[in-house]
Amino acid sequence: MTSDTRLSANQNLRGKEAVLSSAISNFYALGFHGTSMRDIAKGSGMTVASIYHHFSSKQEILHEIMITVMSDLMSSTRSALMAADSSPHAQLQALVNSWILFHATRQADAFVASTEIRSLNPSGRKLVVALRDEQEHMFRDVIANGVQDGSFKTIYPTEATRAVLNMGASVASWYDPRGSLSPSDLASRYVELAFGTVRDATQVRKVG
Amino acid sequence: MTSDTRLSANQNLRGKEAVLSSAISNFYALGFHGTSMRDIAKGSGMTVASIYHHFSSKQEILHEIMITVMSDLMSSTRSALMAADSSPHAQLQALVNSWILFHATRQADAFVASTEIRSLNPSGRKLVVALRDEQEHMFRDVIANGVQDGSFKTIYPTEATRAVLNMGASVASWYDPRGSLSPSDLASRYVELAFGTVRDATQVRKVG
DNA sequence: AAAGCACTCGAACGTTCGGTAGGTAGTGCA
DNA sequence: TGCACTACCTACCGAACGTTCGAGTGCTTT
Repeated sequence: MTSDTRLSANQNLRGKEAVLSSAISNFYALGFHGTSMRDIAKGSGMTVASIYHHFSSKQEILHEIMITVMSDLMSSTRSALMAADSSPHAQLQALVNSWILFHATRQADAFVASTEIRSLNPSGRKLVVALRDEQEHMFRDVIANGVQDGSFKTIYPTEATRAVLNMGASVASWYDPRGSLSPSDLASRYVELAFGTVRDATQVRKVG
Repeated sequence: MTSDTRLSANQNLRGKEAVLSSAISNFYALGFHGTSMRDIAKGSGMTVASIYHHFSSKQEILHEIMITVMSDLMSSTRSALMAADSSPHAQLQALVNSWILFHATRQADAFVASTEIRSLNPSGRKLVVALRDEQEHMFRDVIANGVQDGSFKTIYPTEATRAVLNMGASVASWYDPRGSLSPSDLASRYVELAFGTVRDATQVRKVG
């Protein structure tokens, strides 16, 4: 531990990575507009002028963070999906599980990525929104398949998709890693909640 | 329509209400830190100095918005709950229905209230967080009652509560009132989704 | 040894920020 | 008529903002 423990940026990083790490911690706590270049500099152990050697603007820092995080999230969920067997049940389970793991273990990253889209300038926003839509499609397709083959009974697959995505995303804003629930425990609970929204009846024993 | 259609603040309001309306539109679009007093002034049809006749600081504007919106939300859900009959099923239905109606019809208000808690100073935040916790308790109690009397089957009532609250809150960020789904249609779909997360089995006909 | 490059810095730039001082116009009331 | 009060204004303040500049410093390549 260093003597000056400000925010939670990793003080041991150098150069670009130190800037990104500090920026994420600050954006997480104060938001993009609430964070100054001086804040980012302080957390990264360099001066403001030095940051401009690595990035051309504050916007570019945000842009790089957004693209990186959204891409990571996408490839996490995609590889979980490819590792799962082909039943809609197994696929939704894999998707939700990796979705929650990501949001519980990379809270700041995920929170910033979902919150600060509006702070991007139009061109950056277009790119990031496209990534987000692609991500949503991944979930929607699995749920649609499940409805088609009878695995899922929901008559509102669009809303169910959004509900699953959003309840999972919110994990990033309230999950406390010091609590008693590990990320993977939490993930398995959310898998059950997700099955509930698509009315997968696997665990329901009796009906009124 | 006025010639200068900037943002969506109601240009016909006067005084304090004009300020609040402009502030909400701006906070919704740009966030608290992304909005300047000059932005708020422009949308309210007065000068920056005049705003300070009604409010002592930018913080106070945010504070008043947060308290007002959270209180409205609380009293909406509370009166829906009191109008419902005493079964957990009917109570959860009433709660979720009013929750969604609020988030779909007062999107900017609800979005700002849920997003800008971190922009409040510590004393304001404490008050608002207390209101939010009280709101969460309302949902949690209904779900806990349902679990106890056997209406609901979930073994994760805490997570289910949070899921219901968060999936509903997210409505404020994506719902498009110009779309084909009316707020009350949307609300009834979310009622079904909510029952899914607590495993209320009313509509499930068959089990594997 | 020299040149090039990656990286960092202190000091400043012009602009915008939240907020203020002091004034004017209109209203209600003694 | 005169005073108090509300509502708003023009003009301005010091501080903080994102960004730039020119000058190092030290490692590689020639």
